[in-house]
Amino acid sequence: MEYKFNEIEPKWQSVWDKSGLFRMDENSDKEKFYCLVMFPYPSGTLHVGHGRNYIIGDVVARYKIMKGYNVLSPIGWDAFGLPAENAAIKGGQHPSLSTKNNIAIMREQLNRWGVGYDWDREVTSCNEDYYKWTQWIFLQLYENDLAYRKKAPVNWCPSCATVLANEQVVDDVCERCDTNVVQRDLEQWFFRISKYSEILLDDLKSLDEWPDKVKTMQANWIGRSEGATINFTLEGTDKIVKCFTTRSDTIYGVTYMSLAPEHPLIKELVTGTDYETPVQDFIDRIIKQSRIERTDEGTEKEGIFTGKYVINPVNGEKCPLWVANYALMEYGTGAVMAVPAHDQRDFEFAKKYNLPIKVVIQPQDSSIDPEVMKEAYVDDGIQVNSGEFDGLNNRAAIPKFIEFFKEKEIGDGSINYRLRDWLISRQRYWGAPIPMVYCKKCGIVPVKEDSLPVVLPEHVEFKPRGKSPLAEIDEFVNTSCPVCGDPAERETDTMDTFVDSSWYYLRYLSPNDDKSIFDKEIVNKWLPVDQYIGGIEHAILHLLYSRFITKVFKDIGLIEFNEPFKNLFTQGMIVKDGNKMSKSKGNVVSPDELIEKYGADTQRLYTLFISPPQRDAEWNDRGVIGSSRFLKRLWLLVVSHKDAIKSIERCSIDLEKLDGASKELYRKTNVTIKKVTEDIERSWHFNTAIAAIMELLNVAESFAVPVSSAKGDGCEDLQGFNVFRECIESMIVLLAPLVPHICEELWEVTGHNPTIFNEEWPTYNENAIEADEIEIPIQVNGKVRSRLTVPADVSDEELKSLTLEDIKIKEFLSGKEIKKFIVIQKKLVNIVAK
RNA sequence: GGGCGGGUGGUGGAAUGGCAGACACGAGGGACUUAAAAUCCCUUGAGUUUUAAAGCUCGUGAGGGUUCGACUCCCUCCCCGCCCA
Repeated sequence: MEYKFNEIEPKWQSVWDKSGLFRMDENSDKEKFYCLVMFPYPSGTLHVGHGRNYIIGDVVARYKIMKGYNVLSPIGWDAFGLPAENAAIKGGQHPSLSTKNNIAIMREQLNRWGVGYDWDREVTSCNEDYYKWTQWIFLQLYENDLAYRKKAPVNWCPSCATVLANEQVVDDVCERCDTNVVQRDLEQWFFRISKYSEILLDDLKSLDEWPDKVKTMQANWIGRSEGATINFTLEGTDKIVKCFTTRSDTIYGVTYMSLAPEHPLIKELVTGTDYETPVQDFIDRIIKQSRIERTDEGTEKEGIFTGKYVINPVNGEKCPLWVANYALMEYGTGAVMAVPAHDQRDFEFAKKYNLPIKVVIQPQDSSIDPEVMKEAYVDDGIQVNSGEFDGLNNRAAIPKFIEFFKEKEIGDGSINYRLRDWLISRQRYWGAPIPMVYCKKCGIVPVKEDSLPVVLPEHVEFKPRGKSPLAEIDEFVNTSCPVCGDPAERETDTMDTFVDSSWYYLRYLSPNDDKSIFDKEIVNKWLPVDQYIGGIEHAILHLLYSRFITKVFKDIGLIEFNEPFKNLFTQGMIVKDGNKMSKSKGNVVSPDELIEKYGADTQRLYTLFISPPQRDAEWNDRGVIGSSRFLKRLWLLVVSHKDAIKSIERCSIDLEKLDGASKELYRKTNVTIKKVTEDIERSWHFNTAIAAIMELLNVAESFAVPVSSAKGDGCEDLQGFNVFRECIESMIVLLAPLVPHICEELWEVTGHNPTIFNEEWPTYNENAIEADEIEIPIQVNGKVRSRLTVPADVSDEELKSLTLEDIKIKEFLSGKEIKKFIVIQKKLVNIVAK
């Protein structure tokens, strides 16, 4: 009987499909387990690198099914997005058509991998019945003052005449035409995620099963900093310039102030003065530079004087007001109190423009002099030139300064977040239209809930003209005002696809509900997701946006939980020749040929064996051979004993009656069950679990199976055969989540009823795990000099005397004095001698 | 520049204070075969002593430290990757 994977695999795929193995049972009283993989963008064909995500997800789902859980493992498509639209612009198919085709291809690929899902719950974000609810979410946010419109700079490609998303801008140039991207101001829609900064940060603490790395990345992205907002008065006026600082302790060291070039105050200050033209020229030039260029430490600090001064509120000193390239509007208030003595960027700036440097913090055991300083002193020290604060440690002084600002009413403690509001407008076609209407009489008006969805029109001109393609379609744009009924115009921007993906995991619970976004009761029962699996590239945006939407839903009473994903697993990338697999690099490995040549199970096994799944790993085509050989050997061993396995009488195994080889096989079987279970539970270490099963197969193959005599009444042989059978059965069951097709087939071939996924996960016999005799390495001064084979339960004293009797050890110890005798139970002996 | 990973044979990796290199790939040798493929068996970190059996020395990016004992813990430094600036 040959291992015909190309017959076995489709057979079982169809069995699972028909029997509904992955169909979640809403009425089951088993404990629930929600296993979720990040839904894919339907880009066309999947390569083996993508496979890792789905294979891991499938193994987790199958393992949990065997562990007795009621498992939900759904799939869907993040189907709106730029690549499909870009393809259409180049003259390809309409996005809806190419997306549909790609989904069909990918669905088939997932199937061929043997990856199982509850397909009845499939969601597709570009379908009307899905984006209707994406639009509904927009309306909820709008009603709760969490969606608003304002002018904001966007990336603009002058050559393509279009707006680009950040991810389309690579190193400041357009990824399509390599033209330098510029910033343009447009009216845009935002979600007020900044309102949730604090809770998004705080609740990270509750996510103990998330990788620390991801939590750190999110915390850095939110970027909380504690400090103070201080009011500087514009000289000769009562106008106040607020500035945020984390270094209140340096307030006496301020020698100038710099404003971000975008700061709204500047125009007012310079208009009509001699400074107007040069300042405007400077701003025009700087604004063209990218963020990276402006803030890189290597970049030359540049600025220009505005001709105005501000008054330092603590000492009344007059400080010149500058515009500087390194001041950013997004940070704090866009105004920076500059302390050249204690901030490196301010220091460089002051040196360049000959601005004064004033030291207000001195190191403990030395002294710094502004005349000879080569760089800013940024470390801690003792306050000097700081009025009543002199002599204090600067760290200790910070809260005292803030107290002082409050008393004098010149400032207050404040917290600044780096997290900006979420810009969700896209001047693009292939996304969910923003459901808003502009009425001359009523202003900006939301579309009524019962008239959702605002349908994305089918026929458009894709060529970009600087506006959303929707703006060109009169039938779309022209509508009537939902309030007064007068003619009005629709919003023509569509939503960022991160909005689509921020809630899909909720829709899986009631994908066909046309009355509400989801069934509250079921969602509250099934969420949070027990295991979320995906790439580290989504560590910040997708996960943060999903957390935000979850918190909004909680606040508006839609759901009862705080966080969407209880446990997160981020798998590493599979690379080829040191690079990420991509069509442009030409290093893509297709699963199709591999499946044809070796079968899906071989590819699954290799993908899981290649490295611990959270780590990046190098794909090696030759390496697949090893997995293929293993499965063939397993097949051969099982099939060649199938009749005996089916027919020979079963008896319970009595540890006492086992002889050397069968006892060892029994021990190894139990050790393997323990090891595999622990490795899987230990954040999915499939690679070592597989290695353990390979070891077991090696032992099982060399076990002389007592088949013939077992048929008789020789009790010991019967025991031996039962040990062998238990070993085989355990291997098949342990491997089932990893390589499901071959295991189902072998399970059936050996006389069991399908499906193997009805079997319980094996348990091990604790008594069988320990060997009778163990080998103990004996070290002298940390070097192994001999080995002793001793009973496992040997006492320290016995071991000590056995060691001292050992000939080799005696030799090494001759003429030396034993200083110390260390016995580590069941592990090793070390003698320290001189 | 900051944060987080990581650095172990020819390769992927194993070992989280106790025999470094499990398991697998590759390579070399052998068996089977007219031959090839497939399969099976043996060898495989480097150096070195010995006719051999069997040993010895070195070895986990570099250097230092803690410890009876360090891939593992601590300090300093170098290199690679990712994210942020």
